[in-house]
Amino acid sequence: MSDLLDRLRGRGWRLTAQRRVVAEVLDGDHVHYTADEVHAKAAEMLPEISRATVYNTLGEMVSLGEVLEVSTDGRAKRYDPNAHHAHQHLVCSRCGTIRDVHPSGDLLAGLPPEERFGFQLSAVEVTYRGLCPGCAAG
Amino acid sequence: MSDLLDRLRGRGWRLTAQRRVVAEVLDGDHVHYTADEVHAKAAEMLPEISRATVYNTLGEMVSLGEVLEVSTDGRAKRYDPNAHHAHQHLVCSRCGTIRDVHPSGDLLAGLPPEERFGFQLSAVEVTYRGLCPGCAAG
DNA sequence: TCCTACATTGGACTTTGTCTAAGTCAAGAT
DNA sequence: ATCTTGACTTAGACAAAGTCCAATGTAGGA
Repeated sequence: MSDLLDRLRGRGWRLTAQRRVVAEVLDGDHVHYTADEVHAKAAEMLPEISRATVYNTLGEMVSLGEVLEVSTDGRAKRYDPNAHHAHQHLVCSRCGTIRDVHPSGDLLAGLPPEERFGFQLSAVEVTYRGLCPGCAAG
Repeated sequence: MSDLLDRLRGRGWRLTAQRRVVAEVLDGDHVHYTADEVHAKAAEMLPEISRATVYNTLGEMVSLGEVLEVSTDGRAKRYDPNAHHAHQHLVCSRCGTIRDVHPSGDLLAGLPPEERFGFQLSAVEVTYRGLCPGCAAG
């Protein structure tokens, strides 16, 4: 049973078959599916699930902070269930593979005060780009 | 006269009225317009310019490395003419204002070897998020 | 078991971006 | 100066990603 589902249940979420399958799809490490991919995988388990429900459910999970929204390619957003360990992303420039990574040091501290334009910083997102071993070899 | 236009001319680009107005729109600092915003501003100067031409021209400028594509909100891509000074972006979480910023240190070096999964790193994109002075006060 | 507020559905709609066939034009050649 | 031609532009159809809505279904408390 997925951690994600346990956490959602703990928040008093109404548990439906649809939400259950979406939560089950979004389980594991280095998982970064688009909404359509989530819908396709969910539909294997529950064929009648609608796209709107997948979008609704993903949006609620994001609002609750249980899932992260990632957009590394300027196209479809991807959904990352690994919301409880701060991490960044490493993306292959050729094939698009995404890995979760953990940079060292305090990323916010890298922005000097005179470069903050008076903003109150609260978060930082980093996307590393390069060729994965498979694409570099090919 | 825009720097951007000078650089494009230097590359043997065929110079048309449409390309001229797109280049003029994309001039200045902290400029991050969407394609539709570029089209609207270009159409003030050249009313008959088409959306397709704006998309084509922006795409070519990006391919030539004269303009950067930025997607900080998962919605429309934005176009940044400041392609000749490496920089990152600072985005207001409420109003979406974007500023160009220059972090200190080597950003690529922040990713330890054991977190690189065998990738050959080539670039890193950083988005700092927080509240701008206006939104923090409101 | 019954109620009802909340969840789901399908389809229409919006936004953002791409593609194509036909017409137009910048710039080198004459 | 004008001609020629391949590159550029255009309008509109199309596609992908996401939102919205009214009607229907249902989880979970009374």
